[in-house]
Amino acid sequence: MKNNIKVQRAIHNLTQQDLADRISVSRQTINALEAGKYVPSTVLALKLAKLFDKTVNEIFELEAED
Amino acid sequence: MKNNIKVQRAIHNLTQQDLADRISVSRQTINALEAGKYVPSTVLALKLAKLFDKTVNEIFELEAED
DNA sequence: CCAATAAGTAAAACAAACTTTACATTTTGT
DNA sequence: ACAAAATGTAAAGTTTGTTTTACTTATTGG
Repeated sequence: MKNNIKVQRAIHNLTQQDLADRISVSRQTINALEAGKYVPSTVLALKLAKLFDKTVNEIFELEAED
Repeated sequence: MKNNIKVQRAIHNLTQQDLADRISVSRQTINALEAGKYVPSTVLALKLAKLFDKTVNEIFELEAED
């Protein structure tokens, strides 16, 4: 699964720390997410989508290996 | 977080086992999801959405306590 | 150039998702 | 009513998300 969190974050001009604070996770979680190191929970995905005013599907996309 | 998986499943006329097989999880995972016992991964949410031809946001919804 | 801020990374610990097995209860079709 | 299928539930175990701490490497602004 891939995501465009880094782009959304740039559009909204937020640091990883800013974003982490907004959705109540650690900065490392944001960093690891952007690096594609793991798959977040659906609650986290919904929170990110809400903050960015996008649907979850606009931010996250399934890949072949999923 | 709440979801309407049970409704979608009814619309598509699938048993919990059918659905579990389609997205490669155990039947208990489907059962627990419908019962709101836990929050699925975003990959699982995307797979469900794809199967039901809906967006993740149409199936899952944040609640106050999230 | 220097200092501050932001980002990358890693390991240990903890919390939560998910599986497996197993059994009980409910629903459905005949 | 009976049998079969579907659903509910639960406990133990494995895997994976997430936090915390900490240190290093970029990037930015003055």
